[in-house]
Parts: sequence; C-alpha cells; structure tokens
Amino acid sequence: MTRDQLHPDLDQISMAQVLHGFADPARLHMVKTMYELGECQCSLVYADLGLSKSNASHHFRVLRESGILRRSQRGSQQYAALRAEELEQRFPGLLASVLSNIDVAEPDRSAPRTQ
Amino acid sequence: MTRDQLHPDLDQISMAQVLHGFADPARLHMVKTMYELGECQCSLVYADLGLSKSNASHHFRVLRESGILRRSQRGSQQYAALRAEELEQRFPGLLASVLSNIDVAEPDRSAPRTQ
DNA sequence: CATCGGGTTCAACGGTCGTTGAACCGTACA
DNA sequence: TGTACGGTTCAACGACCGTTGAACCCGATG
Repeated sequence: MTRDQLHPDLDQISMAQVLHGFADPARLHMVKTMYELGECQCSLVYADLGLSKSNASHHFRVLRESGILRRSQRGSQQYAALRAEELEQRFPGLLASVLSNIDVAEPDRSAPRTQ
Repeated sequence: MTRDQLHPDLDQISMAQVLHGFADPARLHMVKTMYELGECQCSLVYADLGLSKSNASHHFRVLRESGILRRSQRGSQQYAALRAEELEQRFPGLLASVLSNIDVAEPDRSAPRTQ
C-alpha cells in the first residue's frame, strides 16, 4: 500500500513558491528525470547529479514542499513522482513550459558577468 | 534617444536564473503591471506595492539581471519594459504561462504550514 | 543659485539557501 | 545477530536574499 508523507495542498501554494521550487539547476534536472521516468525510486532521480545523500534529501524536501512532487513508500523503497495533473490544474501550462525549456542550452559561463 | 543600461544577453541566462527572477511576489506583481502597461515609467511599476525606493530599485535590478525586463532612459525619465519577444525566443511559452498564472488566487495564509 | 523628483548606491540586519559530514532510522538480508 | 542499503535529520558553514534608511546623483524647475 501507498503511505504518503507530508504534502501541501496545491491550493496552499503560491505562484512565487512553486517558481522558487523550480529555480535551481539541480532541482530542474530532478524534475526532468522524474518526467522522463514517471514514478520512480528516489535514488534514480539524482543518480547522475553528484549530489550527496543529504543534499538530495534537501532538494526532495524543497520540491515536495513546493507542491512539485509527491513521495510515497511502498515496501522498503521510497518513490517520487511529479504532481503533474495537480500542477496543471492549479497553474495551467506552467509545468509544461518549464519541462520544455529545461534542455535549453546552458549559457557560456566563461563569459564575463554583467555588472 | 534611448540610452540602455547593463542588460545581459538572454543566451547567457539559464532557466534557473530566469525562474529565480520570477520567484518573488513583488516581482511577479511588477511583471504583471509591465505586461498591462507596456513600456512605462518605473514608478508606475511599483506604485501600488508599498515598496521603498531602494527596495524597488533592488527588484528592478534582479529583474534586469535575470533578463526579464529592459530599462531605458529617455530625457530625464527611466522606463521599464518586459523583454517579451526575447524571452519567448529563449524560453518559449514560459513568460506566457507565468503571466497567465499570476492572478491565480493566493493561498489562504491562515492555514497551518506543512511540517 | 537652491531645491525637488525619480533612482541608485551603500552598509547593515535578520532570514533563508545550498552544501557538507556525521549521526541516526528502518527495512532487508546474511 | 550483524551489517548493509536507502533516506532522514542535525549542526554548521559561507553565501545570498529581501528589506530598511541614509546618503548620493542628476536633470528639471523655481
């Protein structure tokens, strides 16, 4: 059976909050992975990111508290999945546009910063 | 004539950066105002937000450095405008979905926090 | 000249963020 | 029983964020 953790009602989440949840390169990568894999084991989500366990746990918490993903436990394993339908209902089109732009070419970091 | 300030090339802006630029209630409000008014005087953008001058200037800087708006000076007045077309080209659909969700009902802050 | 208006800059503050490492927890398996 | 695995929690750290108030800048206007 699925035993849920603490997840906010999406009606309690503001636009600024969910945008903050997305606004990190590691978390964007995790979102992309979950989109591609569907519900999957947590360790798969950050496998190729080089995050420490505690750091990954932190980002999972931010994503969960932003309403972006749902975690559940089945047997001895934890799973994670995007709350895609709920997000679509609360913020129509937002997840889709974030997903479709995650792979946009990263800027050239060797160039000098502005200002 | 239009004299520009320091604005990053949008190719230098990452998805995470622009999302961070949007991820603040005051800045979302400013974005909405600029969308409704088009290019307009800066003071109009934060008129009904209760921001101090220096705080507004700070948020203008964040929005500018995130590539979200362009500032210009004509005569003695400063103007601000969304970089809508450039954003659309770099992150297709993103600005539109943010704009269309800014007015989503704010969550009920009287409810207890999760965790 | 002075002064006003619209913005910027600066230092300072309290709070939060991302990251780390170590300790811990629960389940599974030897 | 022990021990390994997958995660969480905690304290700590340096960095950054949002906000404030005061000082400053500069073009326009008296």
